[in-house]
Amino acid sequence: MSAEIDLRPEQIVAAAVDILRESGLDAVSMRSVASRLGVTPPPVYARIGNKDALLDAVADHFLADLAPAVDRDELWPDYARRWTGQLRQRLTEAADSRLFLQVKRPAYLEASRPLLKCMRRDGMDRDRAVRACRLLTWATVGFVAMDHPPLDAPRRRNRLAGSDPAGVTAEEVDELFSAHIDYLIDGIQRES
Amino acid sequence: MSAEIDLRPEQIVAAAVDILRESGLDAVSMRSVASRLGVTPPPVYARIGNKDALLDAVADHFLADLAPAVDRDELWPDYARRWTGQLRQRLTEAADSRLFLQVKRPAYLEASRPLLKCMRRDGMDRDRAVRACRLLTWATVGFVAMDHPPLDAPRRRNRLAGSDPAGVTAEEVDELFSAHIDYLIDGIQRES
DNA sequence: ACCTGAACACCGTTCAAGT
DNA sequence: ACCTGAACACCGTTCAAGT
Repeated sequence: MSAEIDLRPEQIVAAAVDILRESGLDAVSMRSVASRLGVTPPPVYARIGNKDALLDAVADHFLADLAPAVDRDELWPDYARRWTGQLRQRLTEAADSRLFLQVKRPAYLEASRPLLKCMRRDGMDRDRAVRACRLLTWATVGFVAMDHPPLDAPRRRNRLAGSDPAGVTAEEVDELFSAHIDYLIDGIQRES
Repeated sequence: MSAEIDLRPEQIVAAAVDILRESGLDAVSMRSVASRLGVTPPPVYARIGNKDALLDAVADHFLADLAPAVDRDELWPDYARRWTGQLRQRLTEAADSRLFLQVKRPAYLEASRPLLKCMRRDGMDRDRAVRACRLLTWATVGFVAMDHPPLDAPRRRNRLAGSDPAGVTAEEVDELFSAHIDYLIDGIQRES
């Protein structure tokens, strides 16, 4: 009689995501994930490899199917605003910058492909489009990293919901992000 | 006979910085720092508090005396380019984004005061200047965080010196940073 | 073949015991 | 008063042992 358990990699990632949502990234350990699945660590290692690989998979989970569809008569600047907004939302959901700074660059590259295609369609040459995507992606990830420092779960301070100790309100942050992206788009357009 | 040891907080921070430079942020532990100072952990706790406080102090170390002097007839856009360049250099020295994303915002606010003053001197109104500083600071920190992900020391991959696996060379990164900052400066100027 | 239990070498942090 | 040694509750990871 085999004691084998139906333990697919997606279930492991899902368990990690659940723990992340409930208790923060610091609560995600090989042991806590295994335990949530009713298993000891070795079976998890057999499926996922190690903790880095698990966190990569969790990050990929948040970036999956990120890009919205391009509207037929939508120019790239408008699409870029929607795309970066979407990326920002996904990263914000992950709620811990350590997770998505550690994600390998190829994942962002993959996610930015529709944006690149939209720029090419509007006549931007390949090098410029690649550079523009890089600029917008880095700016968005960097911005969210700054906006959601990794001091949430472990060192919970006086972070009252809605009021920020540093004196920056959520509206100001939204406005800052929009302005940031608009300035970049303006600059990219002006160079073409 | 007292076994008391001359152990000042600055020495503790210096030891942590040394370990960070030599072996990366993951090698900085309360135990490794204590051990380098020839001491057990409790005396370190007595001086510094805990690990978060130690890392805050290490981050402050890298941001200390950051702002270059403002030249007499230098307009704020030029100074902003120098200031963000300096900030980028300091953050790059720290070499691990986890360190400076975790630094409390007041440290950046302090560092940006000369930039704010320079903008005010050039006639920008207070709200605009505060917003512009925030934009430039966040963009710089975010950019460096993206450029130096925390996968250096622990998970050392095939990161050949000079050649980047993601296909972005150091020159391209420099150019990307300059362009990013220039676009922001242009945008800020255009709104005034 | 695949899981469990236990181990190894680490953490951050605290505390009784020594001097 | 202040340091040491040891402990507690965790890590990531591996491996012999069981079934």
